Amino acid sequence: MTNNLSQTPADVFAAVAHPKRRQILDCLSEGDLTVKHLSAQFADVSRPAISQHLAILLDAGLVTRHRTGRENRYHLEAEALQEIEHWLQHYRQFWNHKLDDLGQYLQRKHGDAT
Amino acid sequence: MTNNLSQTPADVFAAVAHPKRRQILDCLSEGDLTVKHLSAQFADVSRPAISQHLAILLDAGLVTRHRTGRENRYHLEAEALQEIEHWLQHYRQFWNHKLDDLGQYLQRKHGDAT
DNA sequence: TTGACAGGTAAGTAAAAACTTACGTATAAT
DNA sequence: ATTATACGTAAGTTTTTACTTACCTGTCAA
Repeated sequence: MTNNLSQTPADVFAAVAHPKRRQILDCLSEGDLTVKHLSAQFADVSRPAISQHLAILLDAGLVTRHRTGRENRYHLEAEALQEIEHWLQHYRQFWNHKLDDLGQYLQRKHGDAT
Repeated sequence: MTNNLSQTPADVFAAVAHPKRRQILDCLSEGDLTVKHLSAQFADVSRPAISQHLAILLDAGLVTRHRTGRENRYHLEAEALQEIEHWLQHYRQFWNHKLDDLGQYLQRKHGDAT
């Protein structure tokens, strides 16, 4: 069940929920890395665990992998994060409103003019 | 353990990972709601389950609750989502770059001028 | 070829999540 | 007062997640 051939990508939100997977993405944002290199970053977890996290990120479309010889380089596919971006879009208005309110409040407080 | 008095808020990413909790947030984005009203939206899950989801959202700072009489109205605190917003910030450059590249490509392709 | 790497994956385990039902407590309505 | 409503929470169960070790295959290097 680690292999997702279905057209519907696994949940990006769930993929990103785990702190270690976010760390992996952070690492990959500085360049492609092999599993070896990645798991070297995480002393507290075994290599297979990293492989499994990568499989989840793969299913979510957040990374791709490219075999070169006996190595497997993982590459960040940041566009997949746009699903989250779009979801957030709906909520942005709320904190923007609050900022507006604050702005107005401050303007009213210290003498305004104009 | 459903009550988080610690200063560090529970993980917003984890809170938002569950589809049902995202649905709850969606509902609340249209106005404050009681547990009753909320759980009416989700026929497939019991009211206590909703209560528990709300507790998680509460711990993550994504909602607040206000008791009025015997009702408990839950209110969206969208600002908490800015943690995700900020995290995304680092990744936005990647898809922006790609868009730039595409732009340049298209410009080079169809005669350019200017 | 033989051996050392790189890394996926299976099988099993432990811990965490997501539910359920049952119950308790505070308010409101009769 | 008594009953009904709104809701949190405890306890127990099932499902899912995260991890481990063990193993297998493909590649490079001697």
